[in-house]
Amino acid sequence: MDVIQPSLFDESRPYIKGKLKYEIFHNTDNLYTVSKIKIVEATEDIDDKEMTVVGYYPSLLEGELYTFWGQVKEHPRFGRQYQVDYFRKELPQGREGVIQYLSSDLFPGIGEKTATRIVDTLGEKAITLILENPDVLQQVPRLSEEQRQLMYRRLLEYQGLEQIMVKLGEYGIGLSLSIQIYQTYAERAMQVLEDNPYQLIEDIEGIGFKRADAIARAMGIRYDAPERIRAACHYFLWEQAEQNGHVYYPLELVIPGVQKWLNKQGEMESGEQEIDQGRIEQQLLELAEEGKLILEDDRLYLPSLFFAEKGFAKKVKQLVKRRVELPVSHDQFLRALGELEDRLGIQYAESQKQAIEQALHSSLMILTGGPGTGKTTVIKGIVELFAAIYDLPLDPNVYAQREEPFPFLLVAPTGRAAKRMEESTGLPAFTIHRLLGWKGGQEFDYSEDRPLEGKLLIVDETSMMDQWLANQLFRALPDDIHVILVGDQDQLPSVGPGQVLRDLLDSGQIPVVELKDVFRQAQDSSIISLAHQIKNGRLQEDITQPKPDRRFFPCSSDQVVDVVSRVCQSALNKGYTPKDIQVLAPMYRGKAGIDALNEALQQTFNPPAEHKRELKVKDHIFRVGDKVLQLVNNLEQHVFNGDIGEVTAILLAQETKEQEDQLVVAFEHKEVRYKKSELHQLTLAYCCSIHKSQGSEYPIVVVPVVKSYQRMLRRNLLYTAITRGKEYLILCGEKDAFDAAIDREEAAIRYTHLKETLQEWLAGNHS
DNA sequence: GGCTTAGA
Repeated sequence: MDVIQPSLFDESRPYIKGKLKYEIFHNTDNLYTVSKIKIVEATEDIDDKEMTVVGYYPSLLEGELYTFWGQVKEHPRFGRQYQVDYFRKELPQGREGVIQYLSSDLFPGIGEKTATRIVDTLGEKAITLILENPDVLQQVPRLSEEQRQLMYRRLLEYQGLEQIMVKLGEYGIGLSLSIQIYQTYAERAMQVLEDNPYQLIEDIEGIGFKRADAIARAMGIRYDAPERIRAACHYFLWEQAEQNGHVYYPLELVIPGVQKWLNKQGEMESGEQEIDQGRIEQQLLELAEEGKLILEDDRLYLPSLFFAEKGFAKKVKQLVKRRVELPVSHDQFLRALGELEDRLGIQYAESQKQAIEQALHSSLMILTGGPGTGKTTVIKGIVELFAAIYDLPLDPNVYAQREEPFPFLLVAPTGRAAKRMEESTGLPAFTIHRLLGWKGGQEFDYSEDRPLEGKLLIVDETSMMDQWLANQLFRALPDDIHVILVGDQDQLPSVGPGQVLRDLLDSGQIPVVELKDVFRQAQDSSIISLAHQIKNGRLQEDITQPKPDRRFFPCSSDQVVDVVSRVCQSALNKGYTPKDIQVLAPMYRGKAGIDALNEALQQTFNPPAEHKRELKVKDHIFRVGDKVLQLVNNLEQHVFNGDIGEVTAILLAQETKEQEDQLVVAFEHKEVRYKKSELHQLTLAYCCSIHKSQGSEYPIVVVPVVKSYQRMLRRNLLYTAITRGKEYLILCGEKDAFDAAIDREEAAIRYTHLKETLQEWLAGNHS
């Protein structure tokens, strides 16, 4: 068996070997599994007798021996456990072990006598020998053909990985992919593959139609096999949704698109014919009939997106149809608003007052407006007045004491935007996922079966909410809730399919308040005028010309890191603090990517010094004084995705009671310690993604725009980035790239039917 | 290729 690459299971890596006692938890969707293991052998730092083993692996066989590679983790609730990277099943050891194994229930029809005979004939290495060449079983006396076959088949199944790897190798599947396949299907891997190799597309990330097709063809699947055509249809739609944001795709465009995929030149074997459009259409219609795709008129949907669009529209209709009786008169409202203004020491503009009043009157309303028009201020006003009018305290502690749910639900699609909302309202705000209690896969705690409790829901940065998530949120809403959607359709669209905010606005069926007056920047700000030009897709000036509040530094991709660093240095020299300056880029990877920029900017903002401690993690360094961003929610420590803090101390292993290097970060209201093993939760925050920045604003923003960002460059990306700047905007990069970004409009071609559905269901006035 | 993300 020297076919197996030994590098896969590097014996020098920490491992534990043990027998499965029982399974504690197993999620069939994503294979998140928790099991109890009786340890037989382990690397030196582990002397436990038993261990809880956690990770993504299939259900294992009780009583069988496995080796797990990974590391020990401390779970705040469940204590010490082993986090698995990968695992393999061990062959039974010793004469007795092998006999016991072969005579177990796993091999029906093989009893102890037969098992003993096998081991007597083939020796202790019987299993390996059989797996290498099943013909050796013929040497064993009185073993029927049937028993021999069963033996070999079962062994293949149970001793999975090695064998599967060899087989997969024959189909041109490499090592890392083989592991993924094995981790997903375990012993069933070969079975799944033989039944339908295209199943890999759905189950394994990183396998698309092309890879699965190559495997399928290597396995001898015919060029015109129905499953090949069906897989192409399904995956074509999926890709349109995933990559281009389409909720449906027109049937007449699906057919030629799929045909192109199927008829790749040079891949046809002799005697095989091109697949014509008729055959594709036939398979599409069959898929639609079986409910695997949905065809409405000439619109072809993936079922999940069809139901998301319709379900969302239905709930919107319900909300819009509901009448709201405000318990106070217009005069009483104005009085309450006046009191609020006094209390906050602010003065609402007329348009803002109207927005607040309209919001209180609506069961569903959209609040929209460009950057700096005061949407945030209005959100605060809506919450405060809603509380005043319905006599609801705004202090979460009051509800906690009464064991009642907090009636104000504030959410946003990104952690950073939720954080901003929390800061501006002084109330708890969450990501949509967190509010809904995400459970992994496509499951949430809350749905129509268990609705959220609340009186007022405000969604900020709604433009980034995709169709599927919008439906998940809306289906979980109680009937009597007020919903305010806040957003700017010219900013970033959702990563996922759909253009929910735009469709809602365009439908004309939902009350909208648009804020137009700009308060943030001075009216004559050249940032705002540039933003308008970008929004309209026409640049009317030479952007390379300096303005009092704006500069453009030409440079290439290779120079971006250098130029950005120098720009930041000169801002620092002028007296701005690191907090005032934010660099924004669209993507992480590459020479001009966020990661590279952060690394360089660390030198500028927080250079090494003798007294400053550093902690090296993998290939980057954290240093005392660094500005850092929390990337995931950490409920135990009460820090959340989007929180920004500063490294205040680094403790060496010998100084801590856990004997592990630690990093201390000061967030706004608390200090958090990170063990070295937890540092993946943090990243440097000198430069952050434009997506994350939506909703935030900074005195100075520095935005590199170069051709290497091409994939991401879009009009609304640029618009979002530059409108983050309050006082000063620095662009650097290639003018061509800048122009190209403006020319590339995103949402023009997202196929969605939400607008029309709403118009049909609501305008027709049939209730 | 940008976003979200807990589980016994």
